[in-house]
Amino acid sequence: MDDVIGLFRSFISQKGLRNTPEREDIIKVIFGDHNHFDVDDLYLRLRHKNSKVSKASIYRNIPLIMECGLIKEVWHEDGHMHYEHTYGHRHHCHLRCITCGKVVEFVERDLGRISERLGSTNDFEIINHRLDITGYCSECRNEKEKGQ
Amino acid sequence: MDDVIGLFRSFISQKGLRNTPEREDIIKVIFGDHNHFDVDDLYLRLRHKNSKVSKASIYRNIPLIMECGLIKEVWHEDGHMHYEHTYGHRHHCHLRCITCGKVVEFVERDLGRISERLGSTNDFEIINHRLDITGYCSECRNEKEKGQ
DNA sequence: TTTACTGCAAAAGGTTTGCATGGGT
DNA sequence: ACCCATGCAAACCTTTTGCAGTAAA
Repeated sequence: MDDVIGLFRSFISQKGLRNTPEREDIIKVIFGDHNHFDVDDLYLRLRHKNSKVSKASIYRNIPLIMECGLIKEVWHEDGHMHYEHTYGHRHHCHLRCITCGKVVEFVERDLGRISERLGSTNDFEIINHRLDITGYCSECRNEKEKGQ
Repeated sequence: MDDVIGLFRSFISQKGLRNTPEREDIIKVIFGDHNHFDVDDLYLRLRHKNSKVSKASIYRNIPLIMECGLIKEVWHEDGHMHYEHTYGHRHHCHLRCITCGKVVEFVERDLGRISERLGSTNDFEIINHRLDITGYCSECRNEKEKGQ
């Protein structure tokens, strides 16, 4: 945890910006566990910890935390963006259940190669790739069959 | 074009719903070219053709057209969803420029296998996979370097 | 002392919904 | 005749922004 805070503090200083308790609170909440999150999650967890950072501040800081390479956007669902840690996690992709939202993460070695190849073929500098596979998990499939 | 209209008409009838001129106009505009689109595109193109279908109707019909298997969501960008044809296009993925939005489509044979394998490993019934690769195209890279 | 950061409230932009009217079947 | 579909406008939700006060450097 201290390492993430340190990284972000350096990043902020280096950009000539200011380290504030609100920024530290946000980082602490984000890296308090290893799960995917969204803005509302963060807001509620902050209030739980009696930190009353506003949503505006969360929204204003997320781009900085992304730029710092600590988190990234993963998917847009239910009308809002979802994020996950980049720091401390090797690059991975997601298999998601359409019904219950269950997420299975997986590392797919070949994908890096595929995107590099596509990058050079099309003269793109590749920044990111995102493979998002959706379907029905076994439990939801059972539910569906029962329902019919 | 007639085939898509026919498919959608049957789909609508089969569901006990009603075929209306508005629905036909929407299908015609969507399949008037082969490009990606968003709701605003459709709305403007409809008004250009002097069809005054409301946005509400577009929003209400898109889920049906998706359910019919003619289109699907591809990515969320600039605050709104973007769609593309499913009908008449083999499954493909996208390489997109972060700066100018240029899109290169590609068919990646191995991906189907990868997602099937992941599906059986995790006992998921796979419905879709979406590989979205982002980066900077050569033109935007040149612009960036000039700017520095 | 300077000026970035914060909270608040309002605004903005996409999408959904309630309602009365119109039109498929 | 039934009731689904439409247009309109309002509502809703997420995200952004203007502003005045606060605090990091």
